Amino acid sequence: MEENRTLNFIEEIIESDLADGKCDAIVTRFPPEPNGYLHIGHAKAICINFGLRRQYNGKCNLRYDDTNPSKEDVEYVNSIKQDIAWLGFEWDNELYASDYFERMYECAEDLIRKGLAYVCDYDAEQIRATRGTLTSPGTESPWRNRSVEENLQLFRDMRAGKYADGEKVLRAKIDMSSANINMRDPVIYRILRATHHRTGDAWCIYPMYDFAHPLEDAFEGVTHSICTLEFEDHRPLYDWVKIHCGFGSLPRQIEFARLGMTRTIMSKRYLKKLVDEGKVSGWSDPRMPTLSGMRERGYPAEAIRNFCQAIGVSKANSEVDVAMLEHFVRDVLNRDADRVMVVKDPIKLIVENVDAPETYDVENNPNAEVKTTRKVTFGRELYIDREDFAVVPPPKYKRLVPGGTVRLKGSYIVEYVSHETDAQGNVTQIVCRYIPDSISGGANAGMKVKGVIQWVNAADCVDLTLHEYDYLLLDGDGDFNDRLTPDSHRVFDRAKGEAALRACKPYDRLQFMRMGYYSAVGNYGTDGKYEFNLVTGLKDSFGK
RNA sequence: UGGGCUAUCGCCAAGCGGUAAGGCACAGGACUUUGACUCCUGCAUUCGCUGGUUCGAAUCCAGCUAGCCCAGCCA
Repeated sequence: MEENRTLNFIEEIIESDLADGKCDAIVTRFPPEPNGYLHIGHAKAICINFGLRRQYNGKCNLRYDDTNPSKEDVEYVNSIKQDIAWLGFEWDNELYASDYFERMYECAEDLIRKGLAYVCDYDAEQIRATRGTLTSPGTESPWRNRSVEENLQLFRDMRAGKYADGEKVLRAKIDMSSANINMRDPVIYRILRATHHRTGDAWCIYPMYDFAHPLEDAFEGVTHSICTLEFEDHRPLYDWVKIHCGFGSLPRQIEFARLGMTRTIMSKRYLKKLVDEGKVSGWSDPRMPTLSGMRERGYPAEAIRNFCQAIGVSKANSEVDVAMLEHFVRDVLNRDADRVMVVKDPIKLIVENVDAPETYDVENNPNAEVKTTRKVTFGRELYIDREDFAVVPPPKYKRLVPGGTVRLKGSYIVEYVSHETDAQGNVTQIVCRYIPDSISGGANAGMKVKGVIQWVNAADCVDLTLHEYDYLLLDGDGDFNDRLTPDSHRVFDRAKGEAALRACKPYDRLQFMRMGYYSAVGNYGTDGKYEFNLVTGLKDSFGK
């Protein structure tokens, strides 16, 4: 697993901190706000943080950054937990920012006592108006120099609910003329009457991210707080809070470029809109780029982990080709998925010299570490796919033709005898003879044949329905393509499959040979309902 | 026009002064009881641009250029 590779820039920082004795062991954290489901972009952050934990024998906490009750919900915390576990990672502690509300409040009072924070009576408009612009400094609030005693009283009154939402805020007293807008006396507490999914109505003031996050990290002993690039400008504020609240050089914030992927919607806001407007069945719709959606589609967690490993970590904004993700999905499916023969558009093939059906074992997956087999019956009446027989073969055709021979995959070689057509000229039935002893290991097994085709035994095949879900994709103009609507799921023709499918359980993945990888959906019993979702676009890789 | 960050093959990405790893994609070929897989082979005389330092620069310096982020009582 861990081959020789150079360290990425985060690992370099960590190793240097370890070497300098800044910490004995590392502690990281994955801090999602529970306001939506995790998507493939989050997988990158998860793999980095939990990967580091494993690599350096450290710790990694799962911490919900639940400081804004108006957007959060327990549904999301549950899905987040489930998705991380599914991805194959375990956290050392499951924590909530809301667990620290009291401690954070104390830190805020402490800042007030140090003359580093003040209650400001400006409303949101006034704060914006006096913040200045990107190129001009802001102006100081008239409330900036209230006494410590007055600030303390006011802040306690804010907590006690004496003021209406938005009437007052607590601001850090830093520098209204800083070139970094985040340092222009940022708001660190606001009054917000909303029921919190964990603390209920215990609080009516909530800390802002910039104040809460460094404290959460510090309280937990996080050493390396890894986040995305857009927080680079916040690092001075992160450090300001950390230092003035009495913490040392760690936690240290490190930023990396978030994952962008071609033709894939990564905006939580947009995904939520699709869910809310009913464009998809939910956050776990198989077309969604969420982790639960991918799970539903049959993407193996291992493939997502391998993908995250392969894309690396850097600070350069980039957009990874979605083909790379699909490669890693195929990579594990090729290793793990059992092979099954499927006939999409059946034509009857009569093997005229068969006297009695013959049943034998065939191998499920040539790539499996542990070989398994299934029973297949070769009878007098079979089905083959219409595509696998051509009266007038195109160039380089490798299947059955009049006068030709072909190998029936895993079974005998057959030679063409005759075929019938209907009034329109469509082939309705083919007659052939099998070559005795041409099955694997037999005396005639070495015969040169045109090619190998799939088949199923007419007497014991089953029907199945195949859904081809398109991954939620954007077209070249950035608009959704029309394959987005729920009823655009393509249902293949009723197909003939093998009895082996009967053993299939939900989420089992199979490779329907020459079609692609499919994932079982629903529950299977004796009701004869067999449904599969296409896992990737691999179908196309099977050539003409 | 302020501040922060980034620029190496179509897409990711190594490289940290000694003469451009790897993966994806793509193109040939071999193999094949899946036209899959696998396996070979090819794919940046060049590192955003221009100068400079050096015996030697993608790597150091200077100046440009381009892109991304920041003016929520969101995270």
